[in-house]
Amino acid sequence: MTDHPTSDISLRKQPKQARSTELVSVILEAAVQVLAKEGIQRFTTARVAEKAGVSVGSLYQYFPNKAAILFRLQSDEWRQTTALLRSILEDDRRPPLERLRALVHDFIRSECEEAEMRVALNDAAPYYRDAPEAKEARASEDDIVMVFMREALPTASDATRALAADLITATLSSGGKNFSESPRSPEEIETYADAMADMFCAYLRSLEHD
Amino acid sequence: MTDHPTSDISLRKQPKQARSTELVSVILEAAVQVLAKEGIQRFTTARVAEKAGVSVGSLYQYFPNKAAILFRLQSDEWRQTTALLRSILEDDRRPPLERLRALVHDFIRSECEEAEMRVALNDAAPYYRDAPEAKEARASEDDIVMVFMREALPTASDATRALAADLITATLSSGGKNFSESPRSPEEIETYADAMADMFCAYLRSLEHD
Amino acid sequence: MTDHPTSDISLRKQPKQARSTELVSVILEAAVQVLAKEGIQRFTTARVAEKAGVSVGSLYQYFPNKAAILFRLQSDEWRQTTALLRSILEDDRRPPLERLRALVHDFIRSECEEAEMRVALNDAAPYYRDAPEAKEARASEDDIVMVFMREALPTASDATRALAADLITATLSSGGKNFSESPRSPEEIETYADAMADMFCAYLRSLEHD
Amino acid sequence: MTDHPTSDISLRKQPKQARSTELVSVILEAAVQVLAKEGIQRFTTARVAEKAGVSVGSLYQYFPNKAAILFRLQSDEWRQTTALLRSILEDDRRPPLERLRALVHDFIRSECEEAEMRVALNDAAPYYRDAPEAKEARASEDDIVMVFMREALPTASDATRALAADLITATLSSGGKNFSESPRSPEEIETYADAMADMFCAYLRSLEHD
DNA sequence: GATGAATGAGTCTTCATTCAT
DNA sequence: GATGAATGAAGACTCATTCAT
Repeated sequence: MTDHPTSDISLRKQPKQARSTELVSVILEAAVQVLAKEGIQRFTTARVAEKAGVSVGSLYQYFPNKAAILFRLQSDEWRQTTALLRSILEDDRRPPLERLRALVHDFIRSECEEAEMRVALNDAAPYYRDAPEAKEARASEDDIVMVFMREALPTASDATRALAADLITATLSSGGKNFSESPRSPEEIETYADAMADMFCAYLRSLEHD
Repeated sequence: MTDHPTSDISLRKQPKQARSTELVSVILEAAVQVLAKEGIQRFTTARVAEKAGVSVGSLYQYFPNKAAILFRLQSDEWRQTTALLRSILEDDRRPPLERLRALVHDFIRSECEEAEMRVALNDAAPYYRDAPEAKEARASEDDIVMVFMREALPTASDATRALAADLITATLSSGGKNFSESPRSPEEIETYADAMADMFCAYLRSLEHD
Repeated sequence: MTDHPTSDISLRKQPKQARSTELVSVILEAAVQVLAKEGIQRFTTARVAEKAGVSVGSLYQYFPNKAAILFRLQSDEWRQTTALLRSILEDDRRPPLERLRALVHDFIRSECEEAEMRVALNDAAPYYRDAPEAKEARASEDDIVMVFMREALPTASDATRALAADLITATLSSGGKNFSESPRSPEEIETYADAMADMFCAYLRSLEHD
Repeated sequence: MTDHPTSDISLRKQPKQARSTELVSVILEAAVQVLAKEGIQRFTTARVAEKAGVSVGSLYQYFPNKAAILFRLQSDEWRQTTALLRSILEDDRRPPLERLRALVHDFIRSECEEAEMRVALNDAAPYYRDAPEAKEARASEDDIVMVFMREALPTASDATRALAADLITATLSSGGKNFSESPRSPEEIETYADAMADMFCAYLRSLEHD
């Protein structure tokens, strides 16, 4: 694929005043609803503006283009995930593998909660994928996981740890996305999360034995 | 997501004559190229027809709409994957876990080979996702994997096997997709595939011990 | 002024078939009318299409964008002017200065005939000015005038001739444009054309005497 | 062109207070910069206000609309030209044709100095052309030139003088505009100005002989 | 008087699909 | 069966102008 020049995606106006911040929220909430209800194919700036009870003009006062709205939605999700990661993985009162299991459960559960929106947001990837902002966004996650890996795999090499971190992160995120694509009952969720956690634990234990 | 009225997606006419089959192939090959080179955003029927050296009219003679082309591309991929699955997992000359490892390698490798197209095809999901045909397509995969699981987990319950099958299938496919989104060197691919296979094997072994 | 990237402006489809050629004419005629009647500010692709009795889509089948239509209008004008130049200046049955006088008359007259359109077309310059096609278009005029100058100023140096050619060409074209901006009676036109011709003749004669 | 309802263009309030006058200047200077740097297509009230460090609201306090700003820019230019005309043509210490030559040089030179802005201002003509104020603005120029013509053509009829005045004024202004559209070196400027002056002088001399 | 957020009509352009030839 | 011209709804985005604070 050659290149799909994604125009800049950053916020247009720093919401200093309360009013601005509020408006940005209103727009983003409307965007979430439109995305969840209509899907990416019918996600238009006009619809978002209407749902938000704002004029298109106002929308463009705060977001330079459609891609920026979608990217903002996605990066808010990322931020949430990072917070979840941190709050669970850094809690050193519990043994590492227990933390990992807790994380898997929480993560899968939260993926399923807003499943429609996550799927739609994933569909929106072509809009923001090539933006440089998107690349940076995932960096901080890696650090948290690597710190955790040092605890979980104290005897393994850094290379092994990095690989395990990669694999688990990727599996968790893509597996969670994939699982949440179909509607799931709470029991299914717990069962699946347990299975995934089992898999991660078995893997990490096997790495320790080497 | 309430309703995305996905018009029917099935082939418009069974290509009985040789000419027809050939034309369908030409169109599909063109579609693959357009998708890989231009991405879903620039994937238009006009472009596909031009690349195929066919008129738009002809294109619509064989496919009822754009979604049908994309769906066909995807289901061809699925068919290939199923074939890969079968050829490797059913080969009872090798022990199960060795087969699984081989599968992971082959699968990840092939994902990376046509990475651009796979990514683009994934981007196209919104177009075909809601079609009923899409749901059916994956059924046969499950059977193959379940047969394999009976070999790999002879002592486990059927429920355990089904869950493991699900998890591994999902991880393989979504993890592979995710991994192939960035360009990868052959070494990276082997390393990653090994790690994933390690994870699967550790998991399956842990299930046997129960 | 930094740069106003004028997207390519060339025709989209070579009008091979009679139908195409006809449609292009219809669109161009409509464009002329819209331009003359509404001015550049209200010259929109939608209005042109409507006036032409065609859909916007059809319009875009033949012209890649709005600028291309305007450029085509302008270059047709240039072509006409070049033809006028050639037919008059190359006619060696008459003495040079008489030819020049005839040219001035014809040129000013024709400028005044479609004055509204010329003015509007001039207003459209920002749309096509930066296109490379626009630069080339004027080259052939220069050759014709230089050939004429060799006849009119047989004893002058090439540099002198080039300068005179430049000056006269520019004065004729910009002066004509300027003059035709106000509505003019036929008498006014003849008087003015005579004056301008007088000026050119006096100038050329003065150059000969050096 | 039937009707382009050009809203009135006059200043909204006579800037009695010093503050007002100053603000108007600031806005006009910003307007010049925006026009020169961005061209008419990107000349927006928002950009002008921002460059001026003023709110859009304030801008509209002093100018009733965008056209008024552009008109003001143009009429300031005209005022400058009139001043130049007066200062040179009325200087009776030099013979008429020498004055004319000096004028041509100064005029062409000044056209070229702010070429970008002049071109852009010319592009802006559609915005202010139809305003009645625009018609009046050029009257005073004519008087000055007619006075000069009486000196330069003492024996010619008034009609001849008027015609010559018209022709020379028009040629100077439109020829200058045309010439300054391309970037020019100082030498080119002097050469061209000399040629134009030569042409004018030859013309005026020829009228004297009649 | 000053501000600048809000408006929404208006513009260009694309593209899936049809249908006369 | 093949063609590809024609359609026109739909979408992203801009910008002159207003008006509440």
